[in-house]
Amino acid sequence: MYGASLAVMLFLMRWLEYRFIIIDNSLEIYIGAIAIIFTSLGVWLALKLSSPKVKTIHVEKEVYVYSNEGFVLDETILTRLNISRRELEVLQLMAEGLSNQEIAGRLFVSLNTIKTHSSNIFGKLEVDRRTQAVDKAKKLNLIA
Amino acid sequence: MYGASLAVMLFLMRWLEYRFIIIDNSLEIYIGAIAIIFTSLGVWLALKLSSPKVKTIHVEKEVYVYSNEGFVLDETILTRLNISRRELEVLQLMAEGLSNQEIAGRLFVSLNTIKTHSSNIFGKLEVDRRTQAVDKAKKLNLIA
DNA sequence: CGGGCAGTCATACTTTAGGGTGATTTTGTA
DNA sequence: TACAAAATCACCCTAAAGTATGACTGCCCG
Repeated sequence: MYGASLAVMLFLMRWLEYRFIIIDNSLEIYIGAIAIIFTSLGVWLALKLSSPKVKTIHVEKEVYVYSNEGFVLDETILTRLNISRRELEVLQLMAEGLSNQEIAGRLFVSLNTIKTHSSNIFGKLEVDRRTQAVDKAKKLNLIA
Repeated sequence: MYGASLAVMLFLMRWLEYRFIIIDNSLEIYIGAIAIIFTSLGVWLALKLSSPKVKTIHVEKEVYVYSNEGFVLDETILTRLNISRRELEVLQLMAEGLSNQEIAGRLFVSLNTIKTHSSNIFGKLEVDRRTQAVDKAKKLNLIA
């Protein structure tokens, strides 16, 4: 393709040169033609050979993680807040909506024990109610 | 800028023409120079004036959304369970751990009103406690 | 081996939540 | 406009939750 174009170009130049010899004083026309042709060549070359700008668009595909999937306990915060294993258990059951009585039954301990645990949990999480505790614990990655 | 370039170009051409007259048989050199200059001009013009080629590459990037981000309310379930807007509001505040008294203050209504709403919510969600309501509402995509 | 911690339990008390019932007012819509 | 749903509020009562305090028991660790 390029070779053919160059051949045509050379032929044109020869032809123009010939015209220049025949018709005197047409040097300006000849130069003008050359200028136009090579300007065109330049434009064509530039458009053809210039490397395209690569624009990379990152399309964010949202992957919904439904809390429990891929959940990992943040042991760091657990130790920092000084929350014990038992307290975490109570917290988990709390998050499931169980009452203190139900939690007591589930863990085979008395209601009072769960109440004590609850109070300790609220103190450590710096909250006042179980609903706040659950909310905060989820945000801190303590429970799923 | 363009004007100055053209002036320089014309001057060069004149000079080359003069050289052509002095040194005989240098027409080829003259033509060659013209060709090179105008090819360059063409390239320059093309690069300068053409709209930049943009090759767009779409890359899908998985973004993990942790439940609340990118949350969309499931209106279907909302209507199916016949839960009103106001009840949803109460539910949302409940999920933040607010007490009925605090919710009442936030919504500028009485405590009794919130109690009524709460009861209705529990009935519609088929639960007995606020903690369960929050848990279920989150699973049903009613709240973030 | 004794102190500290986690876990357990209790009692007493206050606060909040929840159930039931009834009633009034807004509001959207046929 | 008239009707139904939604929203509002009240009262009474019970259940659950939360606070405070004290006590007992294993268990680990310096």
